[in-house]
Amino acid sequence: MPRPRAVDTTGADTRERILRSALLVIAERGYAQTRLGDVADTAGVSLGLVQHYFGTRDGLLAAAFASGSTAALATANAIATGPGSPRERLDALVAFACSDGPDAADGSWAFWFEFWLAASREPTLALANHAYDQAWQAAVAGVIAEGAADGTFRLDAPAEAVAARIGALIDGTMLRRMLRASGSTDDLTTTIAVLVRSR
Amino acid sequence: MPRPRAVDTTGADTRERILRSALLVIAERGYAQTRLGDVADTAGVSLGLVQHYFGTRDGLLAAAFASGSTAALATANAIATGPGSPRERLDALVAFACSDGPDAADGSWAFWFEFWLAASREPTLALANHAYDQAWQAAVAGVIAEGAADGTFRLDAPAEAVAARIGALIDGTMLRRMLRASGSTDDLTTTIAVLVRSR
Amino acid sequence: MPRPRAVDTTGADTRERILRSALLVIAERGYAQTRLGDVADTAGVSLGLVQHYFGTRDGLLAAAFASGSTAALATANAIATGPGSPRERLDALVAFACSDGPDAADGSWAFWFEFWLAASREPTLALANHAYDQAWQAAVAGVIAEGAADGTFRLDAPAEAVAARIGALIDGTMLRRMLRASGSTDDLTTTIAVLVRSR
Amino acid sequence: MPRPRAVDTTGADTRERILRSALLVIAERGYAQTRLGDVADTAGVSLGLVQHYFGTRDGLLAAAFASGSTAALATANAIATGPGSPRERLDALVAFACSDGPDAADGSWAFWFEFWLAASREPTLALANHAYDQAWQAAVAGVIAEGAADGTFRLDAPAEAVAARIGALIDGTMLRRMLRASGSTDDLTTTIAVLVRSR
DNA sequence: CATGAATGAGGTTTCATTCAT
DNA sequence: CATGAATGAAACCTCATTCAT
Repeated sequence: MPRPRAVDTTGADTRERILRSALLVIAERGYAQTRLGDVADTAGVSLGLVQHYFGTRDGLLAAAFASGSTAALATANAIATGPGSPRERLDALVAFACSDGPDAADGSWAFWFEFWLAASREPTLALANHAYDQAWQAAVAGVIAEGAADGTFRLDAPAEAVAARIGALIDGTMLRRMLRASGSTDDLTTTIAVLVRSR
Repeated sequence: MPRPRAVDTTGADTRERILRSALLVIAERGYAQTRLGDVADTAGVSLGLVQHYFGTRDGLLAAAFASGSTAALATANAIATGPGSPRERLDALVAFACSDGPDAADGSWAFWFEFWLAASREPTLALANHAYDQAWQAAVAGVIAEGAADGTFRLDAPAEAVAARIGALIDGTMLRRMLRASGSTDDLTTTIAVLVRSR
Repeated sequence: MPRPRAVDTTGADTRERILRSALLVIAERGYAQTRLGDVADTAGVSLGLVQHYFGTRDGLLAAAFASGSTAALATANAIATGPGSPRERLDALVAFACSDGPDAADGSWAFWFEFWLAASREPTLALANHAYDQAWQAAVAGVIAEGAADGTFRLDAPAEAVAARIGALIDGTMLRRMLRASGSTDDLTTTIAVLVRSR
Repeated sequence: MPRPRAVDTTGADTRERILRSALLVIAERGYAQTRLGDVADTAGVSLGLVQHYFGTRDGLLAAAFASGSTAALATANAIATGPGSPRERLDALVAFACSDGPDAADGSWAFWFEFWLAASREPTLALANHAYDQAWQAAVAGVIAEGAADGTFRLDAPAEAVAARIGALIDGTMLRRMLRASGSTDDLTTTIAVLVRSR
């Protein structure tokens, strides 16, 4: 028995709401523990409707990853190719990375870790994740290369390698921060400064 | 009338086998996806026996973490307080950390990541994990402090902070390595050298 | 503003297409396994339209049976009351019965068996099926009676009983043929010759 | 919460009960409509136990067929190779075939028809059914051949072909009998007598 | 005439857990 | 110590059906 609706009749809006709910639930309960019912409840729709849009559980989760990563990459690329000095842009990228996501509530990093672990087992997710990772690394490497060219940064390795170091450092730092439910990211900035030997 | 058996099948032995099987299954299928039946099958015992020893699923998983972390810490402490120069011992610790575990088969890092994510939700696991983490950090920080004292390392931050940086870098590097199913750890050594020699 | 369409897409045409699709899907997947979605997909229309025409699933299936049986009976009666000697007409009826249906693709017998089994449980279908069966039997019995009257056939039982024997023989033969996905119907003709000439 | 049990602790007995229940439910509701819950209820066990023994729905249904066919074949072979003249044994075989199964309640033929239709779609069932069918035909053909050898029967075709004719006639007759919920099998005996031209 | 959004009931399956032997 | 029978809860998924546009 369908409830009265306000305006939306296209369904696109509802689809988005379900997707956002999925991101929240994954971050909160974990990828493997994410039940369709939880997502449906969070989105305020019936369980059947989730199936109507995404077919299967895997379909929903994959769509959730695509949705989250697309949004994150858009912001990252905007920062990387935006105005400001290389140092300012690198700082902004790191700050964004540590900000727990673009618009998401707290727990965005939990979402990413969940997905990475899931991707380590499901080839389909791994593929999608690989593309996302490549794009992110390229954005950072580009800024670093610019900084190296204008003398801001002094690198002891190719820009891609330094970007990979920074990426690993960020991931590891956020992982530990999530586990301790505390731990500042202040030292992260200092450490990255060391890695690019900026002055 | 129990007949004499060729191999020792006392309880302790069986218990250990179950525990080892649990580590394997967690690494392979993930913490949340680990079923008692899988562990029983891998260990070659009946499902009922697993519960006879560990009572509940959570009990088994907690015991598995305790077992794995105790073994890892023993090795880490042996290295940290063993012979060799601080640099040699730090290198050995890093090598051990990247070696995918003491006696475990490949996939040991998958096991740790699984546990960390689980610990981010279950307070009991978080507590156990915190103790493990502290001990590991202390071992690394001790070696670094020694190296700083004898002039081997030149730190720009307290030894504990540098140890945390190194820990984060290792975790992040291994996470990415696991996801790409490749990626060398060669650069990791170089990066750590930068971290302990910078000023 | 509806645009003019090339092919006739009036309701009657669409309805027929859905009905034909239903016959195909029933033959392929079985009566109980026939989903409205399959029929809609096969017919190339939306699921909602199928229900627009037939209301409920049972309605569609009943209409499918009516459609199939009407077509088959028309042909059977045309043969039975057509030109030719009784023997020729009997042969033609048998050949038609074994031809897997009037216009249907292969698998027409599968369709009938499905319906018979469904009819053995649903009284409504049973009623419709009974009428169909009576008509078919009457057509055959008529030809046999003619043949008995002119001396072509020598019966050891009433024409209706012999028609029933032949009907059972055909059904059983086709059932076995369907199961083996092979098996000729040559012997069927021989056997029927025995049945109408014995005394 | 397990209920108190009388004696049986092996489970073999329970397994049999589930199997018998499956035969009943298939005959009553149809193969495709057979729900595990119905079988469990009929057998008086929990739904989970059905899974415990047969794993999956298909597993249960296949086991049901195996159970039913094994029992039927045992009886058929006993009759075919037992005492009595060929004519008596052929009559007994036909009577047994029409008796709606060895020990089963009414509706045994419904069970077979259901299985045959299912077998026409699932290759695994088709294989099992083929073996069953072969064995049954061989038993009948053997008796017919004996009767032909001693002059009881006068065949116009090989014993195997005549056995196939009789089999088809029986199947078709029982199918029609099931559909009409009436219809005697008296005429069947007469017709078979015609087919073997016994005197 | 035709579509698609949305729901809910029902069924299979998985899996931890309990208990008797 | 060890096994296996038995249960029940929970989750995913299918699918018919209703309704608004």
